Amino acid sequence: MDEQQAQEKQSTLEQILAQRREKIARIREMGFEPYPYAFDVSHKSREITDHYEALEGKSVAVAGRLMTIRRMGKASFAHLQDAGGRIQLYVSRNDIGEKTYEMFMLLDIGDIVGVRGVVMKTRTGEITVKVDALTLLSKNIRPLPIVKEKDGVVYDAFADKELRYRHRYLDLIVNPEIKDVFIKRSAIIRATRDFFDSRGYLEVETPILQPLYGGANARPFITHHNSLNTDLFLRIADELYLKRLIVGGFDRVYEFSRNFRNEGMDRNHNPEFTAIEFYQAYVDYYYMMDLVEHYFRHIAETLGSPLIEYQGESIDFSKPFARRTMAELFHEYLGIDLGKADETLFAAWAREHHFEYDPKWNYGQFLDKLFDEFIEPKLLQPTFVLDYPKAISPLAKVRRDGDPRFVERFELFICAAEYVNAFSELNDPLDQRERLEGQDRLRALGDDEAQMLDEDFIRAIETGMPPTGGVGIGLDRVIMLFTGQSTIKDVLLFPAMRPEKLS
RNA sequence: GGGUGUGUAGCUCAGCCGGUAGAGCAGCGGCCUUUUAAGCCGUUGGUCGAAGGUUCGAUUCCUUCCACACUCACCA
Repeated sequence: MDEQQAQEKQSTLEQILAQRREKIARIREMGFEPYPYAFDVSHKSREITDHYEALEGKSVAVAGRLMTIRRMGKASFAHLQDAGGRIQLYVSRNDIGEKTYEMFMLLDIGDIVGVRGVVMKTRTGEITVKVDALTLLSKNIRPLPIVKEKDGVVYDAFADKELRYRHRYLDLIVNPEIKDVFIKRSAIIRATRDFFDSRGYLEVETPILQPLYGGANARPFITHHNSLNTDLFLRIADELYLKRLIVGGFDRVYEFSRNFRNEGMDRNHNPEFTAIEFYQAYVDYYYMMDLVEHYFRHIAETLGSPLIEYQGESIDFSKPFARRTMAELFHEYLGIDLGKADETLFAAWAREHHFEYDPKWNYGQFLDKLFDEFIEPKLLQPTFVLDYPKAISPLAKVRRDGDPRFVERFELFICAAEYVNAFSELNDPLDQRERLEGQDRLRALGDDEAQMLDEDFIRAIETGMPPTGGVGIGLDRVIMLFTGQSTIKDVLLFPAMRPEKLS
C-alpha cells in the first residue's frame, strides 16, 4: 500500500525509469539477455531500401534503434534506425514465436535490437523486413523525445537548441539529418589533408600546452603543470612552432590546430576551435594567395560543385578571387587616401561621418575599426584584402615596395566574414625582435591581447629562417560555409556551453 | 557587458482581466495479424526556472537571480 502510494507520487520520468528497470528484470526472467555482446549485421537499412529489387525475398540481418512501434495485437510494425537510415519491421507472433513476441511487447522506442528476416513490401508499398528472429541488443531506460512525421512534415520536433547542444546524442538520434553536417565536416578535413599531402607538405603536431603563447592576439586559458610547478597556456595559435620547424629544415608543414581563446562566444566564435596553419619555405604571400584559392576550389570540387549558396549569396569558386589592397578599398568605400592618412585625418573623417571613435586609437586601430565597419560588410564575393598596417601585424614582413607602414599580409573575405590570414613571414631577426618588444610594451601598458616576447622563437629566427609564406584558415568557418550553417555551434558536435546544473 | 525574447508533464505546446493547471505525443491497463502522426476504451504523471514582494489569494502583477536563444558590443 505504502509502496503504491509512493509510486503514485513519482513524476512521469521517475515512473518511466522505474517501469523500464522492471521490464529489464522481466526480460531476464523470461530468459533473454537485455545487454548481449554482439550481433552479426548483414545489411544496412540504406542498402536494403536502395537495392530492393535485388534483395526482395532474401534474408537479411539488420541492427539499430527502434524509433516507432505500432502494435496491433498479435502483429506489429516498427521502424528501425541505423547509422544510414531507417527501415520498417513487420513483427508477428507467428513468425518469431510466442515467447519472443511477449518479450517484444516489453520493448520501447529507443531500444536497440537486431533482427533477421525477409525483405518484402507491404501492401502500401513500404519496403519492410518481415522479422523471423529478434534479439534485444540494448534496453533503453531513459525515454527519447518522440518526433512524429507525416508526408515529410515533422510534428513535435526536438528543436530546443539548448537541449540539442547539451544532449547531442539525442539530437543525432532524433534529428538524423544533422549527421550530414558532420559527415561533410569529416569530408572537408579529409580533402584538406589530401590537398596538403599531395603538395609535399608534412603534417606535424606541436604543443597545445605552451609556456608562452603567441602567433595571434588573444587572451589565453591558463593551466598549471604540477611536477614542473609552472603555469602553462593552452595555445591560441601554433604559428611560432611551425616556423621553428621551417627553421629546422622542414620546408612545407601543416597542422590541424585546436586553438583556445578565452574570449566571447557568438555565432562565429567558440572558445576552442580548429584552424589549419601551413607554412612553405621560399615563397611569398602572392604564392600563398594562389594556393589558398586552389584550396577553396579543391574543397568545393571535392564536395561536388564549385557553386555554393551561403546566406543568400551565390559563390562560384571556379572564378578567380578578387584581390584588393587596403589602400584601394579605403579610397573606394571611404574616400580616404591611406598614403596621406594619419590619426588626425582618420579622426576628422570619423567626426564628419558621425562614426564613434576613441581618440587614443593609433593608425592601425583606426584603420582596423573603419575597415570592420565600412568595408568588411561589402565583401560578399571571395576577396583577398592585401597589405595591412604594420602596427597590427607583428609577424609579417614589411612591403617590399611602397609605404613601409604596411606589411605583406592578406586576409580572405567571403560573405562579409574572414576566413584566412596570411603573411610573407617576417624572417629578419632584428626587425622581429623590435616588433615583439613593441608588443611587449603594449602588454605592459595593459593590452592583454598583445603578444608575448618569446626569446626562444627569436633565437630560432636568429638561426635563420628562409623566406616563407604562412597561412592560417579558420576551418570551422570553412565548414560553416560549405554546409550552409550560420552558427559555429552547428558545425561543432559539442559546442561550448555553461556547465549544466544538476540539482 | 547592453538590448529583446523564452522558461508550464519525459517531448511539443495552450492557459484571457490574479481565484493554486490543460491538450497532443510518450508511459501504464485493455482490444486489435499489413500499420505508418495507426486506431479505439480507460488511466498515471506538475513545488508552473529559483527566491523575494504586492494581495484574502500569484503560473498570471512587481523585483532580483539563474539558464538558454537571438542581437549589439568586445574579440580574429
